[in-house]
Amino acid sequence: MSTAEETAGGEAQAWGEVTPDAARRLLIAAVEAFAERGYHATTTRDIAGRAGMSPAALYIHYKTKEELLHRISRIGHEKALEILRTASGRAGSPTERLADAVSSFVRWHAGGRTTARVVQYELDSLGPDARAEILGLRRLVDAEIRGIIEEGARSGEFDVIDVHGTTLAVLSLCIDVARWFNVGGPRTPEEVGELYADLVLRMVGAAGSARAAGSGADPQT
Amino acid sequence: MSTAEETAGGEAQAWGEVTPDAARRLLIAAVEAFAERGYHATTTRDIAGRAGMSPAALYIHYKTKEELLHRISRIGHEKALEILRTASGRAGSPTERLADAVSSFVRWHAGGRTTARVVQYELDSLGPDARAEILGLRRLVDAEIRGIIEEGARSGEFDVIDVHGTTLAVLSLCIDVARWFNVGGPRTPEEVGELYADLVLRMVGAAGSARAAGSGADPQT
DNA sequence: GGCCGCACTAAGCGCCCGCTCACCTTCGGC
DNA sequence: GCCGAAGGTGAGCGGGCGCTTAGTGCGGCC
Repeated sequence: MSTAEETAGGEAQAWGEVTPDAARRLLIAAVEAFAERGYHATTTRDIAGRAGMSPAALYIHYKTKEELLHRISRIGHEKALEILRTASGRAGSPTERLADAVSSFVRWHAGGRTTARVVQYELDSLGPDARAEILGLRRLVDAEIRGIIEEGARSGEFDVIDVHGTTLAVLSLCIDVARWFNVGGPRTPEEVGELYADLVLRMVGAAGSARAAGSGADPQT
Repeated sequence: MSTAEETAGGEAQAWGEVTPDAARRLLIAAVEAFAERGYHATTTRDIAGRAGMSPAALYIHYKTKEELLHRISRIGHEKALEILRTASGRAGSPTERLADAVSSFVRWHAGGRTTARVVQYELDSLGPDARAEILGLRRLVDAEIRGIIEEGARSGEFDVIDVHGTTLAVLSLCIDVARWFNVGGPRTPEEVGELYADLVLRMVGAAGSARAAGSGADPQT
């Protein structure tokens, strides 16, 4: 599927912060390989090969194969967190902000499925320390969604029986997109984002949740 | 986490159909190992060791390590399908049947998380032929849920804009339980099943979906 | 009671893994 | 024009992998 830059970075996924150019190419190659085959089934020779380098080149920029996964995981989680914080920090009602958060989070999982897959499903392949660090970031992600739901519940705009459980379900829905979404499939990331935002609003019992389909993305500002 | 029988078969998960006793022990050991570490990170020595046998014993009952995963996957998917068919084949309104299907499906994913994890997340480790076979079973699972939703939509009992998309989301929600559910956590499989059934009824716009919490399972007939 | 066959083991084969090391090329500074 | 650092390569190490094979203990059948 074409070059590394297009596949893994296609959706304007950053990776720009990874500074030596060769290190970035290796990292993007690793994201692709991990997403396709999984961390343990990917060899360092495969990663280096995809980046157009010899196996030994990898170890100039990264200490171990695990460090690659760790870096990918941290950058990915930070990006996810940033997306949610942008949505939840905007002005607007909990309903608007939850719809915005879910649709942009889903768009990220669908559009950058390659990255999202690694970020969401290869966590267990990290060692204890790295894993603990990433779990900390995940708690922040969780808190972001829970915050919006709590606010809506407090104001009476939402009707939720179990805030924690509902938060878990909303995140489940979003994250699982990375498992099934197919780039060649019938739906665009935008369509899935809109559909899922609507479904989530129904889950939290928001008032006018059965919105008309077909309009563009949700209005901003 | 005690013995193999308890961990992987704890929730009355069958495996009874796996006939030579040694073959069953190996299979259960494989389920545990695959669930903990993933297929590729699991060694045949680990599987045999958990079953209390020498590495070579595995190859008396299974041709390859992949055959183990294939068998687990097929039996697991058949069990999942059976659960959904039982629920959807019952008498009752689409609302009742959908709630029943989701709650029992979720209970299976939460309670038999070890098995469900392998079944739902190790699919890509299968070779093309075995993978295709299992994907056929997954389409049947999908059809079962979609059938109920379609019926409810046709009768006007549900209010869904996108039947396929909603089906996908319902399955997402259920399947993702296998990713996050923790046996030692604060929720029982039954509680999660009930919560998720309620959330799904909201997603499909079923009439009296905001049911009071605390009661037993949904009423039947 | 002798023998067959089956379930299982001890040992190990060939391969490929993550990773290393000695060496090479390129290039800016003076 | 020479020099050292940075970034890269080819060859290969120790080890663990999936899987095989020769041999062993043992229960069932005549």
